[in-house]
Amino acid sequence: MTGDRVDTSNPLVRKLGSFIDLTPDDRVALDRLAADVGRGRAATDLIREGDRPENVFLLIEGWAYRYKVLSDGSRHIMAYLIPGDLCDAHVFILDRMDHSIGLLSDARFATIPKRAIAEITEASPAIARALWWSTLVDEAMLRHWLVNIGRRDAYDRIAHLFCEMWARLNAVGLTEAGSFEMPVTQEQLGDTMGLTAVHVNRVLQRMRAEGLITFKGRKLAIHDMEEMRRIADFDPMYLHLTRRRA
Amino acid sequence: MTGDRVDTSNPLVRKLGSFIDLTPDDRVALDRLAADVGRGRAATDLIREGDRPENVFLLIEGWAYRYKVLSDGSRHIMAYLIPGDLCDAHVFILDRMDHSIGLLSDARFATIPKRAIAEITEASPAIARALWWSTLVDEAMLRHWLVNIGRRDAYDRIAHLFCEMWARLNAVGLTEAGSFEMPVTQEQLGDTMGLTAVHVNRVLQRMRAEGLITFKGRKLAIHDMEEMRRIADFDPMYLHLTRRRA
DNA sequence: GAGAGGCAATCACCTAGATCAAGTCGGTTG
DNA sequence: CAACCGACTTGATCTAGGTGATTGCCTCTC
Repeated sequence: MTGDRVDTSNPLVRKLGSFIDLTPDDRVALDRLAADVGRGRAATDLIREGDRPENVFLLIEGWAYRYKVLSDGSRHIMAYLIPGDLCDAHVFILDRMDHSIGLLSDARFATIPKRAIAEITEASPAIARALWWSTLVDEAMLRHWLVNIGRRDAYDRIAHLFCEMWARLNAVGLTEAGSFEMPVTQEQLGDTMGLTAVHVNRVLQRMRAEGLITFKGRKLAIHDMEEMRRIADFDPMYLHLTRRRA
Repeated sequence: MTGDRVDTSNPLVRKLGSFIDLTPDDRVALDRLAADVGRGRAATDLIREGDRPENVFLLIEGWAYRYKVLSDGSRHIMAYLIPGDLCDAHVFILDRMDHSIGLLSDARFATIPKRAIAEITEASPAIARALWWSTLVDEAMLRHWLVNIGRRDAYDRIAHLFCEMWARLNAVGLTEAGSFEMPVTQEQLGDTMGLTAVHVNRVLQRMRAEGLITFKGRKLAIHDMEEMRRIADFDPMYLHLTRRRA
């Protein structure tokens, strides 16, 4: 209900197209790949730890998150997935999922059979490469999250997440003037950053008091992006959001 | 000087062969790929942040580590690389390195030009897929590191690293009865786990006192692997060290 | 419109791990 | 052999962030 997309219809085409030049054939193939669209409701799981999934999910609308529940019951969130993201390429190497993917909002997603990926990959080296590169970007993101949790204090850590989410959402047209929907509770934020909800709350209060942000009703507004970037020591290069060679 | 390798000569063949069946042609191509072998000395950098590398390095002997220095001068280690590991596949997507790779010991490595990878990938979908999968394994490892730092206390965290390193080294034949060379200082261990060297020392003391380990002169012995695994909540599945289908 | 449940906001108190400051030990170097 | 250096130890003290508990929304739902 957000109006027709002006760009290339299929978010997978947009994403892979940011790595390589896609031939018309490639585009057609990718369109076919992402044809089977399903829906899911907020607070449900798309895939659960232990599953042996036969499909890869491509998020088209809404937010999802990748998380793991440890044996002591604590939970850690390892990634946020937004429109255009492939949910679980590792289906190929893992027999069983070693983590779960849940929905943070109502969502629409394409269901892509494992086999279809294997086939398209066989047929088009360009697409194979683009998929590989997309995994490399995910890896770079994880490296940055690791450093973020390992070395920054709570305040800077949260600032970094905010910068990253802004940059990623901005790249897919889901921001407006420094603000965006962020359907994440303070508890989930804590589970993402290795903090408690209580402490996340303290940090957010401080950011508010300093006029840095407004965060209300799932909507985050960053009032001083420059300052936020400085705090987080944020350089979006690793996200590879722009085409290297036009 | 460790005697002749009985197995498939080339560690890249062994590694990729753990994902897919390689044809004789593939093997030949991979052998050619890894032909140009260089040496580096401990405590030097193989690649430095900001470089625009034209090559991918394949570690053949020795340990390396992937690290990033933050703007405040603190350092974080994001991965340890051991024989058979590809050092920086992300060369393809990043213009400039966003982190460095240093050597922890004297090392031997093959230098593989970026172009050669592009070509082999074009020619063999199987190799392309294996390279992709190998990246997926690296990603899984990073996810586990993230959870490790995010949710476990210092003791369990270090236990987890020890379990992982044992499993990885064991897979390439570099362990003997629960012990292995681990050329890492306590300070580096701290920079890996988001801890200070002082606290790492205290944890190691405790592990020693409990008879769990011996760690002296760069050599780590784990005396009770069962217990260590339990503490770390360690399941090696994510490392994908064994062939799924023979 | 009365519960009920989820989320945010605070408060009082506590602890894992940081920080700072001395050492010690072992190997290397002139 | 002296003196030096890097890595390891240990102790005393401090603090960022955790714990636990309470209150007060707001928004569903029946």
